[in-house]
Amino acid sequence: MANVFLPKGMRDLLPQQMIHRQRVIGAIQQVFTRHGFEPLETPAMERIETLTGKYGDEGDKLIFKVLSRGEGGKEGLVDQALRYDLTVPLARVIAMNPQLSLPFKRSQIQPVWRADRPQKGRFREFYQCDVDVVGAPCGLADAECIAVVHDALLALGFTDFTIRLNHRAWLRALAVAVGAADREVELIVAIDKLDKAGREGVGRDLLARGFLPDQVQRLWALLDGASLPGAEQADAELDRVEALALGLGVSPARLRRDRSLARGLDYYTGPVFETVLTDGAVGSVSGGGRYDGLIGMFSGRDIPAVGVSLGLERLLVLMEERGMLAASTTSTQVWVTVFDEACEPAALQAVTAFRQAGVPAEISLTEGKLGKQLKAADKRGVRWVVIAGPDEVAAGQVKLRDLRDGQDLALPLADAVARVVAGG
RNA sequence: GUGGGUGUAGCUCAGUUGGUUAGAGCGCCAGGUUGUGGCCCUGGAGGUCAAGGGUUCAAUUCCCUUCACUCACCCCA
Repeated sequence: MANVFLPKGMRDLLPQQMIHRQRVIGAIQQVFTRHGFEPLETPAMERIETLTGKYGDEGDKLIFKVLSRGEGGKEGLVDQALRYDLTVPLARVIAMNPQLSLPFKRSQIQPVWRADRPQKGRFREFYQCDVDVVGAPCGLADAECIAVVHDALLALGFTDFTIRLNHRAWLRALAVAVGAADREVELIVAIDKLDKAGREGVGRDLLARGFLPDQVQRLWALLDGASLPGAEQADAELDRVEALALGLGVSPARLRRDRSLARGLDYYTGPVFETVLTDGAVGSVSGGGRYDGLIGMFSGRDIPAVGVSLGLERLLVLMEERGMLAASTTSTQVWVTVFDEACEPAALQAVTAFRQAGVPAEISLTEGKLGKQLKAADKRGVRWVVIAGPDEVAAGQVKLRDLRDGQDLALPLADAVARVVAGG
């Protein structure tokens, strides 16, 4: 074994994996484009002060910091960091580019980094696929984000998933009503675990944290639907977002109001959403929400915004586990063998003809027995093989073999190309 | 940051109650078949048994430490 290692939680993506990734990314990008989102890229690094203070205490700890100009190791000087998500960089871009006309819809598919401890479906370097709408108030923009996630998951072949929907203001009102306005985040984090721990576990946890039994009882009552003062607007907004999302084609069965959904990031202010697969367990595959205050932190002028992020790595882990990825791991459709040196010109002519016709084609790069060349094509998963030996050259033809069924056809090169273009 | 688990061939794993040449399947390479892939047969390459230290006549095996990987918690995509 080579005596070299990768940084923890980071991976090489070999061709076999890259082909799957590119297909999945392509499918997601296509849905983003279909919904009218325009592409954006931002640098891997941001200045540290751009990132800190946006994600909450837990999040800030996970920011991957970079030494000042790559130097200053002894002093531990840090003035830059790898981006933690794609939302904060977008907010920075908006603040720096007032010429962009609003509402601005952007998509962004790039890696982000977190100094987290890796586990299943969690890495230190991973791709997020984001869409955000900047400059539109709560309502249709939020519904669009939900619809995009819904449609993207369908495009990838997922059908059993639930988009959970809640409102940050509702949670804030809840904290006030329970008499814990100053401990909103703590309360939110606790009730977020209702799914796993149930009321018994969460109740015990809250009591251990110093909440009073009265407060816990009040909490259950409110979660059960007791009227919550100060939450009227939040509920009205959710009603509207939900109705609009359904209007955009989101399946009612896949959209669920869920008062225990919290979302830890500090910058959310309005509706928040998260997607979980109903039959899987790698955490959420998407998360997002409205963050009307974030851009103002950079520009001093509040601009409303809402966005959502799809977790590419988790989707890929699940798709692989479930055999949802296409079997083929090569894009090459035609493999041209080289019979011998005398026949090489015919092989060159053949591979060029396929390429010019837009068909991905390879030519054997190493000499060897014909059998070896066929075997190489087979291992690569290429469907078509072209053989141009002395007999074929003399007849002005090539032999085209379909490795799927082993059928040979001798025909002029142009006809072989036409046949492959037509899909056999 | 907290707590478990696992490190033997490229991969998945046997095995060694401490003993001389560490095994299998798959994969890889070559040949059987110098104009033909998959199936079959034959042969071959490939291991400091994660690293370092300790106990012992002897350690891949027992003990300690470190490292790596992994699962869960926290949090999150």
